[in-house]
Amino acid sequence: MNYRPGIPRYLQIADAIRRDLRGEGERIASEHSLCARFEVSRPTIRQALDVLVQEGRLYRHAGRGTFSTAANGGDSRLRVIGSIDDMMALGDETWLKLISHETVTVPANIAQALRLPPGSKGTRIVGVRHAESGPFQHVTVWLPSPIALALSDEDLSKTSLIAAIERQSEVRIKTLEQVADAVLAPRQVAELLQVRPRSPLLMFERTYYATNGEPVEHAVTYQTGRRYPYRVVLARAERRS
Amino acid sequence: MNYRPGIPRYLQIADAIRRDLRGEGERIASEHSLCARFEVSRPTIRQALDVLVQEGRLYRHAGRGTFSTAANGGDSRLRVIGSIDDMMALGDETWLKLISHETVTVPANIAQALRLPPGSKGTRIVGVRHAESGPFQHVTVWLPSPIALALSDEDLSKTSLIAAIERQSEVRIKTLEQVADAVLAPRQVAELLQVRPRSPLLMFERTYYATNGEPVEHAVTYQTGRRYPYRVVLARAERRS
DNA sequence: GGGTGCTATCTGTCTAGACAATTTTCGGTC
DNA sequence: GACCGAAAATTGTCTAGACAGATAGCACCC
Repeated sequence: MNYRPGIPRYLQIADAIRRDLRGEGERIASEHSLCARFEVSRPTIRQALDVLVQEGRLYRHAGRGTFSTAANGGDSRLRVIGSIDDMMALGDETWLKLISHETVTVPANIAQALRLPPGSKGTRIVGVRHAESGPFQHVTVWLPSPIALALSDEDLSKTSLIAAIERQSEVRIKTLEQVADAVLAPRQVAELLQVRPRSPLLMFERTYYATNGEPVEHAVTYQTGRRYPYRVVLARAERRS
Repeated sequence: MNYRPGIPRYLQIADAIRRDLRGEGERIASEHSLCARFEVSRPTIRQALDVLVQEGRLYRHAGRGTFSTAANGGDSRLRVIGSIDDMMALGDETWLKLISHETVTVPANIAQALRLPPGSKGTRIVGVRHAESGPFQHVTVWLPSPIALALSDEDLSKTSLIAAIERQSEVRIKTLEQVADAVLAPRQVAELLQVRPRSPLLMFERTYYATNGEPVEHAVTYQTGRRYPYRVVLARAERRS
């Protein structure tokens, strides 16, 4: 092992081990043998393993060994972790293919969610979100007109919509309310997502609220669970003893 | 400092420091002086501080010192309002009708999620959760044997399983990892949920983890989105400077 | 054959330092 | 007074072990 100067050894070791991770649940070499292989002391090896345990790629079991987790399977970048920012970070690895973008009269149930008077005009954006592996999400977004005015088509395809709204206006998103359901793919949606018609899809209805409590965006998405696993990690509010 | 035996010193030190944390941005004592105060070596102090940095309560600045953050409750990386507890609160208005409860060999994929050696025995509980409006969730729970031993059938039907585990043992649930998908109802599940076979159902695979990071429970649920809407509210974590 | 206890292996915790890198402080120089 | 450099303080990285606790495998005894 040739260590590059200027970079801590434990990070270089962590990188090397991360690269070698293969299947899930497999036992990796013991700390003692890693010491020999990388020619460092055990605390340094442990520091390197700590990095990977922290990333969720490894877990340890006293007396048994250290094992790899499932998080190594190629798609680990494509996972959603339960905070709004992580959902927004989707925009980094995916892009939206715009299908339509127009001003229309908002249907009653959407108007209610956005707290608009019945019969109001609003902006409806329809698109398909793609990842490397292909299209995985059909999304219909409804925006009140004031919000929509600040946005360009470029904003929509290149970044996440929420990020664009925050960049172009003073509005800051604070909470997100989401209702989930399972539905059979409508014909047109199935076509765009390249799945068979009437195959089961996850459907999410999300409403985003600003700091002041005003609804900012309402979105209905259809997505496949297989192609892009919808994964959430929730942490419990901590109670102090 | 009197150390209680059986509990690692670095955790006891972390607890002591956490208790003393006051305002935000304040500099805490240097590692060297903490060594003197707690009568341990510096690596041990650093291990204790690592815990608090990991929790988001402290941050370090080489050459300047270690400072407290604003996070007075919870892990600021993943903040989700009420999700786990909301899910647990299901137990208040619903009840589980037990279908089976037996000790079996754990299938490979479940063993992996629970980090059990392949071929281990575990407890499988199958049931249907009912609300006033009827059955809405088919659940298959897998528990490692040590956890399962502490539970009675009464615990299972009257309350939420998580609440029962926390009441009957020292284990405390900290995080929940959930993967969602949409599937067509298997025949037997459809019967129990009183829906047509092959109608679309939400499927969740959840793994619950204890405070120490060990998996405690793995559950696979099928549920209808209509009869009992699956609703989540996410709040954004404050960003640290 | 089946349990029982020993032993080897492995991770968990901890010691007592060393040197490096970064930042602040302070004194000296111009 | 302004600037610069040295020194001090602080965290970052790393060594070379020690002992404890947990687990699995194996030989042994009944």
